[in-house]
Amino acid sequence: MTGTINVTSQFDQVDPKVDFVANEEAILKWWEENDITARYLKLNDDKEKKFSFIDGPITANNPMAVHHAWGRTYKDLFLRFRNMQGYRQRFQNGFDGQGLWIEVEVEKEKGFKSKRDIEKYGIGKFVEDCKARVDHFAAQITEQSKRLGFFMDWDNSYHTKSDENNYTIWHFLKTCADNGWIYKGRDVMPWCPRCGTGLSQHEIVTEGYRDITHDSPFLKFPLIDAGHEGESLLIWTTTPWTLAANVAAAVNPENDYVKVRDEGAVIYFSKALFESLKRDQVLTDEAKVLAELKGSELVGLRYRGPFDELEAQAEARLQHRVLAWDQVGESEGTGIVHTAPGAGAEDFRLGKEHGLTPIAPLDQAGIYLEGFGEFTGRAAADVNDMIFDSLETRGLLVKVVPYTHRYPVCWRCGTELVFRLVDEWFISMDEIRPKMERATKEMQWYPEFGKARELDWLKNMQDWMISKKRYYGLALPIYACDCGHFDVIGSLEELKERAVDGWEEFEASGSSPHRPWIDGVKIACSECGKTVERIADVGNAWLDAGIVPFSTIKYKTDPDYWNEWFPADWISESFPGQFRNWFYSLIVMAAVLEDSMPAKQVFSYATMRDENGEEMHKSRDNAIWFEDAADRMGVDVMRWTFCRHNPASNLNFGYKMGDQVRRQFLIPLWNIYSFFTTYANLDGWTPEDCSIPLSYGFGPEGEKNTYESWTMPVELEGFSELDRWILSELNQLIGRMTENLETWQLPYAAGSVEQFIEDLSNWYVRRSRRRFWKTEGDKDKNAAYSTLYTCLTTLSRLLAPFTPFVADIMYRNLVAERVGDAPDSVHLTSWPKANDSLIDQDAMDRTRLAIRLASLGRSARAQSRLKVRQPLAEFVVEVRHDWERKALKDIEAVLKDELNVKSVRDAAEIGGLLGFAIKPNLRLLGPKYGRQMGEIRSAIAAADPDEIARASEAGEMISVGSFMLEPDEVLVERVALKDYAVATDAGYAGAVLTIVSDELKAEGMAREVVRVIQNLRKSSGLEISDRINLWISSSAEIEQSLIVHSEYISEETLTERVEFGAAISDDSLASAAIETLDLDDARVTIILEKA
RNA sequence: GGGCCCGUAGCUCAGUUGGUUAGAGCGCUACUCUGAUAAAGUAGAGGUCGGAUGUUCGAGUCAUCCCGGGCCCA
Repeated sequence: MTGTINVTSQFDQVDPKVDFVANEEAILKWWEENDITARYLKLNDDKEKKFSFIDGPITANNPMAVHHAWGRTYKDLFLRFRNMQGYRQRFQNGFDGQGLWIEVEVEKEKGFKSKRDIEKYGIGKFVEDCKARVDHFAAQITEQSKRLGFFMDWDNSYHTKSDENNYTIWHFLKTCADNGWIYKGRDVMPWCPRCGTGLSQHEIVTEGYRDITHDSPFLKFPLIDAGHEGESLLIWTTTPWTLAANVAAAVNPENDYVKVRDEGAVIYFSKALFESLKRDQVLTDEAKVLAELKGSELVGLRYRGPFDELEAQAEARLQHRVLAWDQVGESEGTGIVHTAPGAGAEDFRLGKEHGLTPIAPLDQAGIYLEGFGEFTGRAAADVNDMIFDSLETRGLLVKVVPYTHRYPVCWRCGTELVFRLVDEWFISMDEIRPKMERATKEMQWYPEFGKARELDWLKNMQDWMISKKRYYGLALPIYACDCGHFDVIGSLEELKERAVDGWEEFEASGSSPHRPWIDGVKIACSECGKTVERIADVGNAWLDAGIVPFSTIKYKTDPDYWNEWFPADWISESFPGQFRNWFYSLIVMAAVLEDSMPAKQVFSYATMRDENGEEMHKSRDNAIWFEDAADRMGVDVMRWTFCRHNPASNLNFGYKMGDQVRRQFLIPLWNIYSFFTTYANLDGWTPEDCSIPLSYGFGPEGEKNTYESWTMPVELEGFSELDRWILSELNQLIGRMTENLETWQLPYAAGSVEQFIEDLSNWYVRRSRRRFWKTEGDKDKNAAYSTLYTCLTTLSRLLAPFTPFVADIMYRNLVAERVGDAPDSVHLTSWPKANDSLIDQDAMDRTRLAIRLASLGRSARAQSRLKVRQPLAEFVVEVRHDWERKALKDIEAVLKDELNVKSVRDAAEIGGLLGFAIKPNLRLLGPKYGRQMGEIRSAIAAADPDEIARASEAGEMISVGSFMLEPDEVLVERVALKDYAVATDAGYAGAVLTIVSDELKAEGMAREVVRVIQNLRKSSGLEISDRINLWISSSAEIEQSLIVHSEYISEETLTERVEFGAAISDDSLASAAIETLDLDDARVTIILEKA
């Protein structure tokens, strides 16, 4: 505590016209000056219980956008809540800053086009630039996070690019290697020719596809077996560049195929596709089926490939034949699949089964290698026309059709991927998978379906490709020797021990495990002793993020500390993507290193869209930068918008929504606060006068504080039904919020505050206003102040985790600067605990009923067109339960006042509010009875409507006069009783008697006059406490009515002297305000002056 | 083809072990109230709770199937 708390008796005046953004900036500055964040972080250092949160690192590659603010609001909110509950925490933020996404941005900055540009520039300089970019944006995100009100240990953020993080991954990889789970795989992988690297399954499954139209040729593979001269297979492909690597063709042996003659050629293809090929004009209308056959009959036939003359085809051209493959479909193409085992993933697998030679046509930049004739040296993406021409010349091309399909692209740079046969490093998942499944089941997921999703992904995942042929990232500690053996190094120390060359240079460079410095260190192969270099690859970026539950909490250096904080109690990230990324890598690493779950509870949330439900994209210009939103809508508004939303569904976010939240939540809250301070200051009321003992700090665990153990005085000491009601609601709210936050049910927590503020504003304050206005300072008034003060100060604490700015502004004015021993900031207070003795279910039920009936009463009045100012004789209500009938007595006074009626009656006393009106159904009765209709009409009018209604509804014949009518020959309507205006809702009804007596009318007139005078006072700029004199001039009749109520008028308007009908001097007129009021046909003139 | 989620007012969505006659906000119009009012209140409508069958005294809620949309994966 600072010890310089400025305790003054008056609250600061609260301007009802508030600039929330300016307030936020001011309080940020105050937090800074008073070290509030640091004091908040240390708040529970002395406490036993702890809450372990491990931050999923934010990518430090760009400034924050509003969707980052969404996720960070959740983190801040729940950490604040736990802090207020007295849990010790670490508050460590994390930055993700290694990998291809950083490289791509730096390449863009520098204008690089390919890997060659990077190597020319220098890998060392390039990597330094990448690191610098990360540091730059980490600093910017830190500042922006502070603006969001995110209280973290900002000087202690971790970086995935740190040595600690990278070396801990080494340890993980070494552990995998010790278990025999690391292997080098040769496979056809999706490959980005621009980035020059392969992509893992994780990177490609969703974001990695785009609808693209390709020129797709239909062509012929001529058969060469005896008896098939002049016949061909009809082939279709969407990737023409792979034709040069063709080795085989595949058919489904189970499917039906046809042999067709078309324009002299004889071709084979799938029977099911005959019509669609005609439609696409691949076949002419002349095409004629010669024979039908099973796919199995084609298997084994040999053919001549389209580019057999190429050198690269030397081995393969002898292998060209038709294979059986059950994956071949018959919904598109020709039902015969071109197979290039060196240029397609499935092709590779099929080729392997059949012992085919894979032909790998492309280098790492997507350029044809030697041996491909005229294609050599050209990019795969550029050879289509050459291929089509070549096929055409040789009479093999049938038709080229544009074809649109989902085609994989590089998720970072958008380049169309190719498939390359490459060597990559993998972690074999088979033995890890069961551990991961066990951990996933043990973890608690919010929303719950997260668990099923993660398990689904685990079931389908393949081995994890961890290598990347790039520059800036984890240096994979794999040393592969020509002898076939490879060593994996598990730590810096081990590397030093094993190094046979280059260690000194590496150490001198700072021993950062990054390229190019690490590349100079060589070791001796543990198998053959030969000197071995590190493989050139860097690691997959999700290794970097997945290791943080180990690297950030001293796994290798302080096991006790690590044990204390692992596994995390809670982690939180958005779910699109993270099931196969961060959550996945966390689970892998915890499973491998400790056979444990990484975190006990996983909280996740959906995707942010723009206000129209469109995905946010920088390119589409509908993304919102965080700073713009903070300046324009304010952070509290933004945070409340996030908090009230159901995290499991997508959030359509924008400024309109912000305006709505401000109007419906923040301004009403501010208005209550402003109301309170205004009147408390007028009355000189201070927290010392508060008769409810409040407690803000942390007491001993398990002991009740003064507030919790307070009981409502038996003599009530001025506490009214309203006070007891709102205090009951308040304490119920505390309990609900605590429970909902502990179970991550944010929308319920936020929704219950909104309901409370609505109740407080539109019922408690509205109903209590007169208690604050009156001049005498009695127990009733003090109870009202004490109650409202308790509500506001408690609200400020309940809202502190949600809207930290406005909460602290309220708290500081109401508490910190007025109460000697209270914490300086709401963020240093404890989470409120409920006083259960104040929860009074009956009072809440009664008030709910009063609110509902008052609403019905206003509705009824609206229908009657009688203003609330006009007193009415009675309000009649129909309720549904016995207890409600009994409760009417208790809420009678409230309803009388609220609705301005003289009495409240139970509808049972007058036999119900609604009667039946019976009308003849003319459409049916007319034709049937003709001229007897007149008689029927009068018979119906004379009959008992209730009885007819009952009979009609029961489907019985209805007897009226001498007629027997069918049940549907009458129309039954429900109507209000005569002289009542009725409103109904959910089985409740309320009605006002619309007969206005002369006395009531006179009273209404008096109130009308009071209203005009009040408006006049306000528009004349009078203070609330100024006294006035009045002249009222009107017809004699109205004057008589008003004179009866002159005392009431004077009291309400602080009038010292009132004169009726007096002539008014010009002198008076000059200093007075004047207003006329039209009542019915008469006119009233009112003149006012300050007394 | 499999897994998961969703389908409630024109739009966005609540509806927390099945329980009266299903709600809110936005938008439109009108009215009311106002010495906290950049407010608030009331009304007007507007719904086959995607459809069908079943379980049950009772289904928006549970089960099964179907239709439509989304996500994830083959």
